[in-house]
Amino acid sequence: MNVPPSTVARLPRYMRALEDLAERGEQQTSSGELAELVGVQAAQLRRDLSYLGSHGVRGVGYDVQNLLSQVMGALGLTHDRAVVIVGLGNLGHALANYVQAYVVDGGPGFRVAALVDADPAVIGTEVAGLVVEDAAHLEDVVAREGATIAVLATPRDVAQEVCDRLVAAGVRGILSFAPRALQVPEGVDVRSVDLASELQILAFHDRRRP
Amino acid sequence: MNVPPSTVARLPRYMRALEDLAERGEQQTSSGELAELVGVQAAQLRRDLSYLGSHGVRGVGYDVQNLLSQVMGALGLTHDRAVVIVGLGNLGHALANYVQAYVVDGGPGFRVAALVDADPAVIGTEVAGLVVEDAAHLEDVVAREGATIAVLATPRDVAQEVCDRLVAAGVRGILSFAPRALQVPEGVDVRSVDLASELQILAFHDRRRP
DNA sequence: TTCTGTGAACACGTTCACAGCC
DNA sequence: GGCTGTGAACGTGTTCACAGAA
Repeated sequence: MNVPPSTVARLPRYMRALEDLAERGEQQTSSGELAELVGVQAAQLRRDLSYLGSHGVRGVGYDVQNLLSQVMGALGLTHDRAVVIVGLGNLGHALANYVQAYVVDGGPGFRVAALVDADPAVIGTEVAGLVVEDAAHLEDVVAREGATIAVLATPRDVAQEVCDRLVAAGVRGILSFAPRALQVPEGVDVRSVDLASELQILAFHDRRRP
Repeated sequence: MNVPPSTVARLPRYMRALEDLAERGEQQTSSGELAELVGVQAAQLRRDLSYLGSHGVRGVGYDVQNLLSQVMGALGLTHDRAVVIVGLGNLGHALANYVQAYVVDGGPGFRVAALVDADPAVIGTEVAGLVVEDAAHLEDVVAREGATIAVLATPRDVAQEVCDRLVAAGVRGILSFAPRALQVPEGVDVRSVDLASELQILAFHDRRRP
């Protein structure tokens, strides 16, 4: 069951749409309806789902709950993963609260296991219900919690170093907000969110304007 | 000069690497060096740059300052665009500060023109050096500032409505943090950052783990 | 019939490999 | 010789269009 990356990237959107349908009490749906909700072509949605196996009924459609289970299973949301958030400046602080409120409490799959920062003024303070720990003990924290996923919200100049330490400690997936290309070994997955880049891409499309 | 979307998405990274080189006093670079810094293949970088026109010298490489100008020009960073930030909850507040500190002050192209929220407790407060305005006047604010780009950090359930109003008021590019597919007319560009999705994608790659 | 699942066609993006120019 | 710019090959992703199951 090999799922192409571009399909994987769409699975969370399908999941969200299915959750919405389930909440509305819908029991059955179709590739057309679901595709419309998500904003993709129906054929693409069917192709994507086919990588997870065949779970629809021809002439009828898909069972919402069953398909939701399939998608969540494919994403590996069957048990909670420990997430460590490193860097609790302005952005990291907000991210910690956001992840706690909208990701952890919004469904299964994740648990904010620990918060880590290097600033003595921040260490020991409470954020999102957790006490911020010292970055000097980063490896211990990752090992203690068995964390495999990290959110990186440190300043740009220490991002690579922190990244290296996270990987060495056993982290396999990093969501980085530092505007910098991170080098990681084979098998480690980095997803990068760069606000300046996003705005610049928007500027490109708007560039004909005065 | 038609630039493919995937190339556009990489231009900000090239720009950042070129800025780093310029800061280090490097005057000349090569596709190999630049590609290594950015984390892409040298051939891809040369192909990408070729869409902007030929600005390198065969056998020598690229002039850092000149190439930087070309890339910035292509991205439309020749003048400042007004950005409106809508929604100043936890995340929006941090984004406003971040954009002000790391995007606006980090280079040309953008100006945080206004902050808008619907919560009476937030309206009138000062964030990132600006006073938060009433969302009831959203259209007036966009028109007054001539804003073409917006950052959307509202709750999920009002995101589409706010999006519609932004577009009607003249916004052409939206950076959304709301976990929802936004419907926009032709010619309007939406880029979506969804933290839950990003973590779920990381979970997928880590799904073989216990 | 209706709607899925999928082979086949197509479009897009990336990489190779080398001609062309310094 | 060295490095760019780019045709051509390749690989990936998307869409078409229809056979097949309920």
